Amino acid sequence: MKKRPDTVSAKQRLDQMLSKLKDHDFRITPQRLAVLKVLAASDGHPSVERIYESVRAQFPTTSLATIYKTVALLKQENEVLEISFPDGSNRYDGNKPFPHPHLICTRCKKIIDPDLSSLEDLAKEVTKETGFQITNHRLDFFGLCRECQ
Amino acid sequence: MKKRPDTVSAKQRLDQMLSKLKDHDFRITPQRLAVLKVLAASDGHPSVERIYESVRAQFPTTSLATIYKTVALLKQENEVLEISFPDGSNRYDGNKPFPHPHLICTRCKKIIDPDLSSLEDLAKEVTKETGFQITNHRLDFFGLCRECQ
DNA sequence: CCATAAACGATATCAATTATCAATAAAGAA
DNA sequence: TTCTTTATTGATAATTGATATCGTTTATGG
Repeated sequence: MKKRPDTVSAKQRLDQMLSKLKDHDFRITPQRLAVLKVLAASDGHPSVERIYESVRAQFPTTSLATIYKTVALLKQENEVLEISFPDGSNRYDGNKPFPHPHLICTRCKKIIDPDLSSLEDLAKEVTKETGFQITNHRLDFFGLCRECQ
Repeated sequence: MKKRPDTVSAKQRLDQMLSKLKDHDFRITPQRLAVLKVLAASDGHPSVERIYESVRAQFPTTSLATIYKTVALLKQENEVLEISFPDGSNRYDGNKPFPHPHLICTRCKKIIDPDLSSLEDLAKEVTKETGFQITNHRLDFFGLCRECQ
């Protein structure tokens, strides 16, 4: 079984995203490029609002709608993972745009990615038990990080 | 290790909810009772809209706001589990108001509760690895049920 | 049956997201 | 390089699920 590397460099991720968009005949605009850079570089699971601020630092006339549209495009192209919460605060992961577990501190809102060896086994267990054909999953743990305890 | 029974009868659940509300000095109104009954009885993870329809069948003047308020109260009292989705369609589980995995058919929107023996191990693995103090979790599998494949 | 405060119902408000559309600009062709 | 086409942008309106407001109603204990 070949293992996909969990993380690549920001530069590599940016190139991956650019290739995907170019291959699918989407135009590379300065605003889009700025959004891609934020998502490729950041490991902090930024919100749309957070991306908006970063992009505006470089292109002050950028509209919030453009951020939403670009994120939606990346989501559609499977180049970003959307992590949504009940309180309506969506966060995005452009580094690892595939399902993976999250560990969320309910106090400082930090989100980290733990390594969980036994997760694949769970999916298999479910398939065997129910006959479902599983294509996707989401696993979040909530609690207090070491610093906030 | 004592195991909490996963499911109880609708009657039992209704009584549990009623006791909790009475003990905490909340009033039992006909509208609230109707909402409790829907949540205690249904195993289909109903939406607010769905609860609204059921309650209105019996009390046609009931307001949607009342459903929201009652559900929020039950959530606060840990008597209902909220399952929220990116598209804004929240669903509720009054039978098992504690974290448990869900298996969601992306086509017919059915939600079922699989038995997963190895889930507790995962939480322990995370705690050991990261030092997080885990209080809560959410695990959803998405895919196609046997009928929809 | 009364008094009181909780809960109700109708509706206004809110916040996040999506839709609209005229103006702009990316990208390939000439 | 300039031209042409059409996707994309930016400003803003519309939408939607949920929450807040507030006068009226009613559950509950005395």
